[in-house]
Amino acid sequence: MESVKSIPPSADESTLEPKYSDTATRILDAAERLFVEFGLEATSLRQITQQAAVNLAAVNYHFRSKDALFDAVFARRFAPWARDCLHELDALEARSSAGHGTIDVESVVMCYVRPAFALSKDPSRGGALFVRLFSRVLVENHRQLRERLSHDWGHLVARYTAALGRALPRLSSEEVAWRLHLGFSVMFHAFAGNDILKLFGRSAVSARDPDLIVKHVVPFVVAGMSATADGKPSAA
Amino acid sequence: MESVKSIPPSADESTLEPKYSDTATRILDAAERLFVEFGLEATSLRQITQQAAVNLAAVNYHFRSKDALFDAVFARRFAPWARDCLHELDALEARSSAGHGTIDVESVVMCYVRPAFALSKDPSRGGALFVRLFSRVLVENHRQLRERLSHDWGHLVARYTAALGRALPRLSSEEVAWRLHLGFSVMFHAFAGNDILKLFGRSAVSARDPDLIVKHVVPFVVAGMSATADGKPSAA
DNA sequence: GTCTATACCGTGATAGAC
DNA sequence: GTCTATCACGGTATAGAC
Repeated sequence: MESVKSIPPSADESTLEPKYSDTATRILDAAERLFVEFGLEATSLRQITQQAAVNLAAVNYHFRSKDALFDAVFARRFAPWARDCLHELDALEARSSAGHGTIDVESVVMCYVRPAFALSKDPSRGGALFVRLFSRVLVENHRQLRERLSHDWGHLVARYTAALGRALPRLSSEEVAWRLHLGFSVMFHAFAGNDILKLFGRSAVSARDPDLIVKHVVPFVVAGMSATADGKPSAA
Repeated sequence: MESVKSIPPSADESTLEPKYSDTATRILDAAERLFVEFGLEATSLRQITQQAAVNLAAVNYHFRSKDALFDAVFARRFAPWARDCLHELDALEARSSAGHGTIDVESVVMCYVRPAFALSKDPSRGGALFVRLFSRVLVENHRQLRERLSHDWGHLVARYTAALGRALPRLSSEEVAWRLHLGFSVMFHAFAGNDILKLFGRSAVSARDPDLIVKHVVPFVVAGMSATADGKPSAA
């Protein structure tokens, strides 16, 4: 099994991120803390501006609206993480070309798990709380953010699709798409700490521990993605 | 593979559900339609009471608050569905006792898939929209609803846990708990139509089609739950 | 018990002075 | 760029009619 500890360094962010004024940065920092703790609707602009020690109207000046502020908070954390995913895929394809040209399912899975694990462990980039914020975006259906992700990072999904397709050459492209859809669904919600069973007060897992998540989610997803169509797991 | 079409009839609801006055029922119906279409925060009580043709204050009289109204809307649809799940588990254990006393993983999975599939196909009980509403509850962490689910339906999770434990006798109880956690995560979000890849505009699956969901999610989850700890799928 | 009218305070947004 | 004042709308509480 591949190690989870080899994390490629992320690109230098200072040269790529948009520059914010001091007040805008203070707003972003305060908003991130509060959004992550209380959620989008539950945090008011008055709370944010008070914590940031700026005027209420400054939010609507620097960002256009509360929704746009949320998008800015999100994009600031998402971009460097997505670049980590791209680097993983680059490295995987480089290894594949240098070797026999083959890709196995677990390697593709690790191209997502490694950056997600690293992010969960790094509070300076939002940590696990950012992943939870991400999952809120998924079920609420943020129009602006959807367009941004689609425009800026749509090719990232295409890269994962291509890699998984090479790892599962016997499956049709529709089946590969479903495996990717289902696999990412588990991994994403696992790292987000979304625990349905806990809603019933009966969860027996530590769903927020990144090490345990990796330990259990990787074999589950690899087996699920590698399954044959009749429901029986394929031979290794 | 088991058929998805054999759906046991649900219990007679009229004798078990709490009785609402006419105005309360009208509020519930209008609230359900609007919550499902626009979400919880985006629908105002003034919208609801206008559609229901009742006074604004009637909401606070019959239900205590907007949140409590949401809980009532939710509980009305959830209870009959959860009973279907219980009937599935009862039938599974009856079959097991009549046979060799063994349970296979797919049978446990189908005890969730069949009711979820039936619900997705039945608009009169909320349909797929209710499942999406359920997924909102998961990430938003509704306190009241959490307590209700824990109190009223905690034993349902215990039943699934016991069944899966019998299907996977070689795994530790911690491993069984993780398999259940991850498996339910995929199934739940699959039926809820939550599609992360679609956020990036690159989803190649029809994530809202119940027939396709069943077709692809069952082999995936069965293989994932049956995986060995080292990531290789086990032989059938 | 059931329903209604109305007032209260906090919210996001905006116009215009500085 | 920044701030004050103001707006319409949100959920909620209550007094009182029937």
